[in-house]
Amino acid sequence: MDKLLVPDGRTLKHVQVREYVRSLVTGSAPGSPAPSERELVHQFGVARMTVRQAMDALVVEGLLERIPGRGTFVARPRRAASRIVGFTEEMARRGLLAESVTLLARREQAGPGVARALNLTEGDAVIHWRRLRRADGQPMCLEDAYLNEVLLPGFLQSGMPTSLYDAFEARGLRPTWAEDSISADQASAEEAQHLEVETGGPVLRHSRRALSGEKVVEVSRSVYRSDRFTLWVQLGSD
Amino acid sequence: MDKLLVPDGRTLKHVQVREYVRSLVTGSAPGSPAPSERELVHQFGVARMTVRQAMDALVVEGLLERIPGRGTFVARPRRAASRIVGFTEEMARRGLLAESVTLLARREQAGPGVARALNLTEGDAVIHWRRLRRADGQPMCLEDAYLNEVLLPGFLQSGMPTSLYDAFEARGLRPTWAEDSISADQASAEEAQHLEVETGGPVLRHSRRALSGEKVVEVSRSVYRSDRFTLWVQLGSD
DNA sequence: TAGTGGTCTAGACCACTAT
DNA sequence: TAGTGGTCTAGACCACTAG
Repeated sequence: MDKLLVPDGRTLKHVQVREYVRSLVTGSAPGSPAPSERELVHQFGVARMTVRQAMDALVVEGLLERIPGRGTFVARPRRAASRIVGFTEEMARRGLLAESVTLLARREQAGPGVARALNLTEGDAVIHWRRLRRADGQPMCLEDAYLNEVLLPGFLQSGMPTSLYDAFEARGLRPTWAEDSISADQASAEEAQHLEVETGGPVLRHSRRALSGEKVVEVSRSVYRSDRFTLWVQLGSD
Repeated sequence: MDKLLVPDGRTLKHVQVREYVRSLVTGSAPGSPAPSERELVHQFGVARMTVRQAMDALVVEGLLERIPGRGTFVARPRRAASRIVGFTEEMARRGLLAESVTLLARREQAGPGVARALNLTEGDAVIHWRRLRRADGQPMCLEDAYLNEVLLPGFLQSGMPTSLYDAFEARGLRPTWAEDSISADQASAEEAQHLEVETGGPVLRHSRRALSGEKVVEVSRSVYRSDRFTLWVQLGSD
């Protein structure tokens, strides 16, 4: 819709009107009136259908709400399901500082499970990244991430970022879809050592397959200390 | 948009066109062409803007996709985040039969926590329903649900349903929004007895606050056997 | 009664795609 | 070159809301 079909300097009229109205109403309280359609027709000297096209977009976006016979008003913001975030942002939400210690970061050949999950062929190159993740200095989680090397060229060489999700963002690969599985279990001896808990103590296992559009960008398995971590999920939308 | 502003027998033209096109393309493979706009203009004898209004609705819905210069095509179905379902449907997804034994079902006065979660005042009447939930005959989960009695008049008297979510559905209270928290823990002695596991064994705790529009319809705490249950969540949308 | 959004017309020109 | 969707015009009548 927003693609430039008119590559000259001029801005589409319905876009002008749309952005003008958006600037007027952003920050306004829900229920505040937006300009009427005929008012905008006079202000911009355009046809009413053009104004309606502009307003339609804002209504679909959930910014405005039309009430026949009354007018157009700022809508109550829609609730939206949980955004897909990584450990760093998840901790930041809790007011905690995320830190990581890389335990392993190397190129591997994809095994059958990882290959299927990443939509690759067995033996293809994948990045395996294992980290102990801390929150405010305390061990929180042990994470094994498998990444498609083709999507992250030079990733291992260019120095690892703190936040994998920031790296996705920088490459235009922000996850838009995630399939998570969550279960309770007992810590293995190795997990217990890293997490500084008793072997056999309760842990939360969290697996994720994250996609950006059609591309699988992350397959990971994480194990969290159950005494420090509760997962929050919001589902649905208005 | 679909409200009847024309209460006489006639159907809005853009609705006629929209439903005609919908009937044509439902079942078609993604990428199949839809009729062109000018073709529909001739078929229905309407203005092009009317056809565009019809098609716009289907595009917003995600059923169609426009490609400038080429035409309008059936879109790849959008992925949608997890629907909000209860235990019965959650088990059905796994091919398991859900059964329940009611351990407690009574009217109570809301304590401070439940009152806040249900958007009520402390002391208001709530329904407290505790069930042992089985899947294919095996203990799976122990659930405490708190419900707003005002939204479910006669619920306790009229015989309890198998599925709470079916009861919501029947009253037009299908949950559209859920706030879940998930954690790992160890079974208490009482929980262990009901679930037939060792005291201190690993369990998954799942709390939910479910809303239908603005109304809080359910507040619940469930504890699952970790050896039989893994939670699946899909997040995001195309 | 005046104003609002909802529907609808009968055209027009544009940029883009495919042949 | 023919066809497609994208933009835009300058009106019209309708049902509904509010003063």
